[in-house]
Amino acid sequence: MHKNSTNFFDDVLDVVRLIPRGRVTTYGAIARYLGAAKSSRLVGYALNAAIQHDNVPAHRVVNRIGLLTGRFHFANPNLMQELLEAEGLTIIDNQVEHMERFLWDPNLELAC
DNA sequence: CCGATGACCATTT
DNA sequence: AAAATGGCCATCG
Repeated sequence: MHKNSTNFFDDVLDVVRLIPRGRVTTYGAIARYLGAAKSSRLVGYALNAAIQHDNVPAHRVVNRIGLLTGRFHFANPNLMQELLEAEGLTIIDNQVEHMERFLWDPNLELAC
C-alpha cells in the first residue's frame, strides 16, 4: 500500500527528519524500523549521500555505542560534536555520554 | 553499463 | 577476546 517512498535511502532520510532536538538514534535502530535489520550500513550511506540536503539532522545519528562515526563527513570534523553539544548533549572522546538517556528509538517512539 | 565505493552491526571463527 | 565475515542499496566515473 502506501508506497510513498521511492527507495530505501529516502526512507532513511524521512526517519532522520523525525529525530527530536537533543536526542540521538543509531544506524541499526533506523534499519530495524524500516524492516531491514541487516542494512544498518546502508543507513550511513544514505546519510552520506544526503549530507548536501538541508533539513536532515544527520548529526543526531551515531553508532551503536554512541560514537560520532560520521563526523568526518561534515564541513569540519568537529561540527557534529558542536551541534550535539548545542542541543545539550555531552561528548567525550567522540562519544555521547549516557547515550541511553537520549536515545530516540523509532521502533519505540513511532510504534503504531 | 559495470564495478567500486561508502556514517554499521550481529554473528561466527 | 579479537578478528573476520555476511548482509544490503544508491550513486558516480
